[in-house]
Amino acid sequence: MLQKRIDDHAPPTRESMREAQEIFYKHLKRVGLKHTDQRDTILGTFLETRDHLSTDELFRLVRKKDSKIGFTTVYRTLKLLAECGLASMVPFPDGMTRYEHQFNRRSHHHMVCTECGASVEFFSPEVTRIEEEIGRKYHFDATRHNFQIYGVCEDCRKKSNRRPA
Amino acid sequence: MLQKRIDDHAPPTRESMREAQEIFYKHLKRVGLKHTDQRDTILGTFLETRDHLSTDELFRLVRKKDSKIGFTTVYRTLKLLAECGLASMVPFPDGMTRYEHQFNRRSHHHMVCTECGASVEFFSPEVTRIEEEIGRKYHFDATRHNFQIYGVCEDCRKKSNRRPA
DNA sequence: CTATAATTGAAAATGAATTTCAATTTCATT
DNA sequence: AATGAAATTGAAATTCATTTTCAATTATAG
Repeated sequence: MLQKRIDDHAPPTRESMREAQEIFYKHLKRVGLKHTDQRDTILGTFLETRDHLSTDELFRLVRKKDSKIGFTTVYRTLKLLAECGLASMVPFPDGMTRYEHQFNRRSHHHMVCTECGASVEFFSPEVTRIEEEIGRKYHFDATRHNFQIYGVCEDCRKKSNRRPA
Repeated sequence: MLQKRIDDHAPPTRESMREAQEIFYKHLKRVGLKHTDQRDTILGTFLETRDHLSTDELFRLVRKKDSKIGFTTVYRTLKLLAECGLASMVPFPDGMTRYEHQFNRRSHHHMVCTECGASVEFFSPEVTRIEEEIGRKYHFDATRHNFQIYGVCEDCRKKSNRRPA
């Protein structure tokens, strides 16, 4: 469904990878969980991605590195990553929950074409400011936000000209 | 899950109800569908709601008015309402798709507590302006947006003080 | 090394969303 | 008002992502 993506997502440096690992394993310690190879592999694979991944999509990538890792483990690890803020859920209009990594990533947002599913990533510092403001106003400890704009992209508008009004 | 809601949603006037019906039935005509009592009842029930409703929640309300209307019909009608812009999907963190009506409703947004699910509705004209701007920039015909801020509400912050850091 | 507790992953369960299909209803045309 | 083609309805079945279960395995503190 996703056809094109415009963003400015840089691949992770070895440095930032280590940092992310540290965050993850501190989180595991904190909640009394253990360090495993599977979790390492899954975190590494996840950080290398650029796209918004469903659990299944990440599972397929992970399997390339270690075919013995099961879907369930990927699923559970993704939840752990979300818990410690390294990943966040993005609700997609196709009804599938996808995750993206949030580490070393400035706040960003998506414009999604409701016809073809193409998504464009954009950045608006104002939105982050609004998050803070609204949080203050309602006494919420605001941690994150979703902002998606839906519309019809240029290509799809052109295509739908065949269909008369 | 939803415990409290703060908004300023006025009940629909007879006038606006009629207008919404007109929009709906024009849409049906356009795509070659028919006018039925069930669809009338479902639209009416939907417009009277204040909350974000899952299909099942709306189904329960509809059933009070006409116990013979089935879940499937509510489900399908809700899709039709979304098609013609009278309803829109709001993805909730509990993974359930909910709908809210968009008719005569100024653009609004939600702040959701990730602990208790409480939601506060807020307005930010800036967000609408951003939608327009971004649409122009990427040549999208922007039709709507979702904006949710997630965080922890005051009550839940107090409660979680029992749990030491 | 041992004991304890967490992890793993295949399989089963769950549950919302969607489709199927036979009976019923709508509505444009007589 | 009657006709018939096409859409609608709703119960049941299906689909499919997500989540849970559980027995075997593995990590780690002592």
